[in-house]
Amino acid sequence: MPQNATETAPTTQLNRRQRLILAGRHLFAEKGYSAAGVREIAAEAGVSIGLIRTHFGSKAGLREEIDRQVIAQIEDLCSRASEHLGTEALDLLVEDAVEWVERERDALLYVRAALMEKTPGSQALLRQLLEIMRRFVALNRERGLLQDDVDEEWAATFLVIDFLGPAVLEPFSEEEFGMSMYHREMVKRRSAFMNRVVTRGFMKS
Amino acid sequence: MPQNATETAPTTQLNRRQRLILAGRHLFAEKGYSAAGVREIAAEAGVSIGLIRTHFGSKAGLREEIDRQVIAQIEDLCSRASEHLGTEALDLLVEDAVEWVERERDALLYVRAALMEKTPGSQALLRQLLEIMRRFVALNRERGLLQDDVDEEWAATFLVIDFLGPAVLEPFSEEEFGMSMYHREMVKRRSAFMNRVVTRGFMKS
DNA sequence: TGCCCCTGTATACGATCGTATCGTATACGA
DNA sequence: TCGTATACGATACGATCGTATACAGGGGCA
Repeated sequence: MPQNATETAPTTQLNRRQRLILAGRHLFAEKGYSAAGVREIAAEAGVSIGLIRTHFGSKAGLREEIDRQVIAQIEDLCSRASEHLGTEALDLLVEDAVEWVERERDALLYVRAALMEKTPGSQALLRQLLEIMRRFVALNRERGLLQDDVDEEWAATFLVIDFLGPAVLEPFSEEEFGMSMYHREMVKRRSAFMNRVVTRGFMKS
Repeated sequence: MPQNATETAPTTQLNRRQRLILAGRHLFAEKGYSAAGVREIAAEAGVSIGLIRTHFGSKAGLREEIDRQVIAQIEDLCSRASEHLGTEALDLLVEDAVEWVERERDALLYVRAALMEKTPGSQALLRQLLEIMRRFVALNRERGLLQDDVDEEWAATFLVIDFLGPAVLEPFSEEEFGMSMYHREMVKRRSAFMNRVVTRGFMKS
């Protein structure tokens, strides 16, 4: 039977499994894969160590499952923006990304941490981001929204870097900028700046 | 007496110490701080484990020394570009960065790895990059090379992200782009694209 | 009722971690 | 030439790592 979705989840299988995933995602994101131990993960999830083996086979299996879920979230995140064009689509992407980060901060920090270790999962994650940005650039070119003679492959890479950049800086953001990279005010300024850059640049030639 | 600076260094203290630093930098960069073991580092350096304690007190002490050396290299790297203005300075920075990466590839990958873990060293590293870019932006504003109403803080952050971006993608670059991010051809295309972006953008408004 | 998966916990195991200790070799000043 | 400080390696130690095993409750079905 389905249980209600309260936070203090009881003892059903799905809940414990999902709690392990969330705890693993949190600790992998915070300390890195190697530094996060299975006992620590199990403790944070409030279950015993053996469950990791039961559900995921091993610590690596847990990571693979986390990778799958996070990749699905990214796909989801970009779905709305991918139906639009030009800077409007970028605005939508930023908007959805902010909402996503506020809702699932650990997922973002997990993406960040995953990219630091070259695993099949992280490779898939990056490839997905690249594909999304390539499609975006191609679509804009077709609609005549790209300037002439643009290196499209680098434009897509540029967008990926720009998407990941704030995530990379996020752990240092509080000290360096006084607030999170995903704070509303920060996002607004950054969004304005990036819109300006992609359409006009910021330096005189 | 000073010994000659041949590669196959003998048994003097400085050489072994420096070999440990290089081995640590390499393995920390490749596997991350936690995953790289002291035995592995000592083996790669060709010395015994105890030397890490002798010279650096602990594994963490070794990392701190590596941080210091890498930060000094970054400072050095940016010194030439910081004497110039506009896109010319950016070109110089790219040029010097490429030369540096070819000469000290491990150092770049170490920067990348260091930023993934929030340590005093990585914080200092990021702060240094930010300061360099802030000075660059301010200098260009004073000389009238900035467009009007530019958010200078975000411009500096943008430049940092853009500096770090290729390093973040580097481990995936061979698979995704067929060559290193710091391959001459890659650098040339990227440099051209970025010069265009900062002066004109790439999308129509 | 008896059997059996399934989910789950507790605990044991071998390996490896970073660090500490100790013996020896070497270099240098008196 | 001796004395001492330092450089260095071999090895031991306690902790913790990820994984494997043994066993307990609890529905579903014959």
